[in-house]
Amino acid sequence: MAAFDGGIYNHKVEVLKIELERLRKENEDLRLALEIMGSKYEVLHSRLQKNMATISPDLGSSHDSNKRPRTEEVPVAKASQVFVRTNPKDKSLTVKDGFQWRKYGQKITKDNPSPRAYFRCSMAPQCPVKKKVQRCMEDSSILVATYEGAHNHEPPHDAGGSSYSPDSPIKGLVANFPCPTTVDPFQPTVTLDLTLSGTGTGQEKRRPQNFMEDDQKSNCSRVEEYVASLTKDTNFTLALAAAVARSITDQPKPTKA
DNA sequence: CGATTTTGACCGGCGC
DNA sequence: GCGCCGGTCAAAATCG
Repeated sequence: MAAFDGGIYNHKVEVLKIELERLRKENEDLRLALEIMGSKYEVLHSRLQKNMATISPDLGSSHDSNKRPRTEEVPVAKASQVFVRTNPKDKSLTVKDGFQWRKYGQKITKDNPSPRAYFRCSMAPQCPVKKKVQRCMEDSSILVATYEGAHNHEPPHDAGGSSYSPDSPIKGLVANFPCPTTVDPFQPTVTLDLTLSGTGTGQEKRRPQNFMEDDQKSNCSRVEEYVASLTKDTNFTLALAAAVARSITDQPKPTKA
């Protein structure tokens, strides 16, 4: 009987291993695609800035002095967009980024059925930073936070425990998006005994090799959990890709010179 | 009771 | 000029 059960579990494990491998590969491909998209964005962005400089000389050259001095940056560079995965059941539009925020408004926008929340830094008016938080259309577990401005103070020590700081030098939205996804508590980190395959994502714990039948069962369910988490991860990556793509296409058009 | 959140009203920019 | 829409204000409600 034990041998029979063992046979079933071995078969199940084999099937799951195949599925696991497929999902891992799919996930890898998607991550690669995201990276490529990110680098392409950087290239396009720098090209756009070069073009702007040649089309409107007063933006790019230094010659005339009767125009107002070019002290400010292109406005686009002031805002950064970050994507944070949260628990979909959690309806609050809060992004833990180490700073304290005061909500001052909420709106339903035309392009997205979920409400957009408006926050100011709690140190305002000394600190001018604002942020907007809205759920991603493709995946309601993703929060899209748009930061404007930079904090002129240190984050409070007891404000969420995250090390992520959105006001570090802002390069562009794509360059910023991976940071918060690595600090979110709902990141699917699976504790898994991988005596089965010997592979994993770095969060697994080692256990003795001579596990018995019960261990086989629990291993099986752990693998199932892991496969489920990978599927979720793939879905997340897809939703993220869509959100990033839309952010790129929705960038505010530069004002005419 | 002060701080924070909620929510409807208001305002300004923009396109037609 | 008008209407739409995103962003902000501010009074009321809620929380700790």
